[in-house]
Amino acid sequence: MQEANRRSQSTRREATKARLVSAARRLFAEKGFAATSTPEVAAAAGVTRGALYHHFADKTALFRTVVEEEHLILAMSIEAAAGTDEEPGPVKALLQGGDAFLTAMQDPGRRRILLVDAPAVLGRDELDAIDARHSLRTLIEGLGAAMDAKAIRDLPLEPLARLVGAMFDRAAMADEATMPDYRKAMRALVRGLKT
Amino acid sequence: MQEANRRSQSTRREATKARLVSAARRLFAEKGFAATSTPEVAAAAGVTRGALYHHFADKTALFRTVVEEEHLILAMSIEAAAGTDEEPGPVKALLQGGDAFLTAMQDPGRRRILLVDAPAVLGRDELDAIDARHSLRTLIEGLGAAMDAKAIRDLPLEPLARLVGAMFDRAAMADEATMPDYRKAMRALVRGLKT
DNA sequence: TCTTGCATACATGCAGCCTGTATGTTAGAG
DNA sequence: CTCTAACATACAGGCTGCATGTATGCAAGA
Repeated sequence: MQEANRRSQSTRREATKARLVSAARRLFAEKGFAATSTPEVAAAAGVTRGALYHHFADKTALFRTVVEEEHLILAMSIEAAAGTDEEPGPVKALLQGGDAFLTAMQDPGRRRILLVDAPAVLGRDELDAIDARHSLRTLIEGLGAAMDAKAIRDLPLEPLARLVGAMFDRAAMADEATMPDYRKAMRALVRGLKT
Repeated sequence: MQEANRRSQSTRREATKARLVSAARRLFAEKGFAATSTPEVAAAAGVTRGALYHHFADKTALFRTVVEEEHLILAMSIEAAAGTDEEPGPVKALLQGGDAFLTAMQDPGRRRILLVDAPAVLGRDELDAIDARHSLRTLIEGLGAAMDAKAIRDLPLEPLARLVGAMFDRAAMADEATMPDYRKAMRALVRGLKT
C-alpha cells in the first residue's frame, strides 16, 4: 500500500494544484492579472487562500505556472503542425508552424495572458527566457534548418527569430477581418530572407 | 488683473500637475507601474494624495498622461530626424526615423513604460490608439510616402506599419552588444518590401 | 474700493479590499 | 503512535478611491 498511499498524497497535491492553475488560467484570461484576486482564484478552485499559498510562493508564481503551461501548449501545437508532412522541407515546416501559432493564438484569453500581461508581470527578461525554451525555440530551430538548407540567408539566428516572433505576436492580435492583410504584409517582409 | 489672476490660478494648477507627472514618470520608469504607489508619487511631487486625485481620476489616468507624453517626445524625435535633409527621399527618411526611434528608446525607463507596462495597464487597444496618433502615425506616413514613390511594394499600410513597428519595439529591447545583429536581421526583413 | 459669496485647489480622514505570513488543525505515512 | 505534509483560519500592513473639510483666489455688487 506504500505506492497507493504515497500516490494518494501526491495525487491529492497535484489535483489541488491543477484546480488552482485551471481556475487561475480562466480568471487571468477573462479579467487580467491585476483585476484577479487570490480570494477569487481560491474560491473558483474550491479551496482557501491557504492552499494557494501552500503551493505557490505568491500570486506571481501562480501566474508564472499558467504562462509556462500556455507556452507549452503553444510549442506543442507548432511542432505538431510543422512535423506533419513526411518530407516537408524547412520552409514549408516554417509556414505550417506559423499557421499553427496564429491558430492557437485565436483564443483571446491566451493572447491576454501571453502577450499583454506576461511581459509586465514577469518582466521582459524572464518571459524571454520562458519563450526561449518553448515557442521561440521552435522558431529558432525552424529558421536554423532553413538556413542550413540555404533556403534563407545567413543571419544572426536569435535576433532574427526574436524579430519574426515579434511580428507573429503582433499579427496574432489582429481580428479576423484584417488578418489577411497582416498575412500579406508578413509574406512581403519574410520575402527579404530568401537567398 | 483678471488675466493675471486667472492665470495665477491655472498656473498653479499646471505646475502641480507637471510636478505630479514628472514624479510619476520617474517612479514608473524605475519601479514599474504596479510597484509604484500613489503615496509615493505624491510625496515625490511634494503634495498629498488629495492633489493627485484632484487632478487625475485614478492611478491609471496618471499613467496614461505619462505614456502620452513619452509617445509625444518619441514622435517628435522621429519627425525631427526624418525631416533633417533637404531632399531626403522617402526611404532615407524612413531609415533616419528608425534610427531616431532606436536612439530615443535607449532610455530603459522609457522602454519599461511604453513597451512593458503600458500594454498591460492601458490595454492593447487603448495603447494602439495612442500609438496611432503618434509614433505609428509617423511610420504610416513614411511607409505611405515610400509606396507613393514606388520605392516599396503596394501593401496594406496599417498592418504593415504595425508589423514593422513591432519589429522596432523588439529591436529596441536589445542591449547594445547585440544591437548590430538586430539591425542586420531587420535590414534583411525590410529588404522584402522593395519593389 | 471694499467685501462678500462662491468656486477651485488642495489636505485629511475613512472604508474596504488585497496580499503575504503566521499560526492552527486534520489526515495520511512510516 | 508519532510526525509530517496538506490544507484552513486569523492577522498585520499597505494601498486605492472617495467623502468630507479648509483655505485661497476671484468675480461682482455696493
